[in-house]
Amino acid sequence: MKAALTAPHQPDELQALIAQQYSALSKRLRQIARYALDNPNDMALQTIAVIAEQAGVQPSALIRFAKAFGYSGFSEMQRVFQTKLVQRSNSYSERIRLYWEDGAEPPKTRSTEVLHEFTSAGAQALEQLHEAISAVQLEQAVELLTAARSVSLIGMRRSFPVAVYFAYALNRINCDARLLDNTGGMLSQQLHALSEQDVLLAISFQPYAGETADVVLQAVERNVPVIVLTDSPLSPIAEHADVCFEIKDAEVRGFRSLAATMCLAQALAVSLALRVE
Amino acid sequence: MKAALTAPHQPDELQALIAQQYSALSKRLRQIARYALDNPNDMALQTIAVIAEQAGVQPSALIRFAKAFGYSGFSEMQRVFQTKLVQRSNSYSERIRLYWEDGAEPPKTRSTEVLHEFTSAGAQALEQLHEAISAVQLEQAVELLTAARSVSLIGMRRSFPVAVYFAYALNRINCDARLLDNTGGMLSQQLHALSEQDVLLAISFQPYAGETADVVLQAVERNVPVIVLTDSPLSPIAEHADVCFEIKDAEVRGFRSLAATMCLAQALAVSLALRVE
DNA sequence: ATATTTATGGAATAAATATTCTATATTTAT
DNA sequence: ATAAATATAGAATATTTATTCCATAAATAT
Repeated sequence: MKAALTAPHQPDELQALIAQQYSALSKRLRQIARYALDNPNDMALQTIAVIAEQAGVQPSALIRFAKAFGYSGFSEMQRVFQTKLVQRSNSYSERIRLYWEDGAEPPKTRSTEVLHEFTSAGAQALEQLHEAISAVQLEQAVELLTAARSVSLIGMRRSFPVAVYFAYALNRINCDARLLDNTGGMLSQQLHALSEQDVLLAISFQPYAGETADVVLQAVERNVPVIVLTDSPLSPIAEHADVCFEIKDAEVRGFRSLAATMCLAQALAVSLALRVE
Repeated sequence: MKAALTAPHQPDELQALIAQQYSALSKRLRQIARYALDNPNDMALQTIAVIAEQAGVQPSALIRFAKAFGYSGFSEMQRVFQTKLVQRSNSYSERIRLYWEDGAEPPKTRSTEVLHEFTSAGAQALEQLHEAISAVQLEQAVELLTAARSVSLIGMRRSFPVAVYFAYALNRINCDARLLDNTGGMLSQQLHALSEQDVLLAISFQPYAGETADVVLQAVERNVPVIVLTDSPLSPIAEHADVCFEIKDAEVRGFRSLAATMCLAQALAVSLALRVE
């Protein structure tokens, strides 16, 4: 058989190509094609020897198979199967790595390309947010917020715009939201007024601001319920949270996006509004 | 450090154990713990050498890490990370299957539904942003910003968080950004200092805030270049802009998302940084 | 301050894994 | 039916990848 000129880098394309070429393949290669379509996970994760055994063929047949579809060898094809596993998932690094390897021009300077990087990374972060956040967490958070007399918000630096937006959104739905912005150094006074009947909503990402952690600690001491938006279970404020949302926002060129975080803020506010009404 | 007696076979257990043991680990091992929790996909798919490189440690450290958690070596631990990927992809396809069969996914609460609406609307808005913004506009805006001595930012209510974020991002790239937040009613004084060598960046969406329009008018009178982020060419500030970005952000349940606007802000800031450097 | 324990980096080694190669089998064309 | 072309199995080899080991560095206890 002659080698196909194509060598898809997208799992879906490869899958389609295998199905399409199926009848043109030799007996052994058809056997492999069937196995590959039925067990894409094994194709992604197992060694050539294991796959060969399970599919009932020789290892070399798998290499012939890969070459028939235009790859340099089995390993190259396997990477495509791996992306399938990753695509629904949360690591940008793998995707970015493949993106560059796919022959896309390296560092881009033109603004449209920067914009494109941000929009696609943002879209992906949103997609992953939707999968990562559990209904239980959301319900708990909304529950706490519903019961709260007032909601205090804290977020420093990059997290500050999120806190600002949160305050705006909560106020819009007639919720008593207080932004702890430390204007005039009144932070400790504002804190002092917090009680068990209130809620503290803290937002903090790497590099975690010390002030935010301090505020959370003080709130915990005073038995104030705490909702946390952060990026890792290792975050200094995660352990003290009553409800902790772990958000993996996209990072592009050293700038971490806020798309997912803002989106969650919005969803929380609207959920609260629906609950209260 | 002594080896933990445990050696979880379930990804979730492993993740929890890593987070729990974190503070008891040595410096290098903590570094790896962090990387592992942040990039579980890489842990599942990459070779020891690649992971070591990305995490900034020696390959042998990864093996010590695996052994510290009771595994015989790195490979054994990696299999647990791989399980996670497989489980994930199974549950995803399972959900899809159920979706088509039942017409709806089972575990849907009001909040998850709302979240879903926001994530998908946001993703769509990002996609459309990428198509709607022209290279010319971006270049012009970056041009103006590059030339500017300082950048003043104004945005009210819903636009305020964007202005706040913009100010943060611009400051991070060593650009002199001034947020016109009208603290202490000093807005007119701040305005007075604006000259032709500066830039005003105004953000305004329906219902357009009067203050923003006023500020833009005063800036125009004084020949200050103006960049505008708004939602319609009919916006009261659009006509006075030197560069006007028209952003159609998603609206869900009466709440307009900020995903696209924030994304553009970020892209502008990074483009500026690249240009300046 | 000094000794003792523990952790680390990096080269050396072992193990595994992929790939190539060739004699043999199978298919296809005449 | 025979020759030519193509595909296959399986061993041999090359390559990649994981692991071990030890000298050195850092931390901890004395």
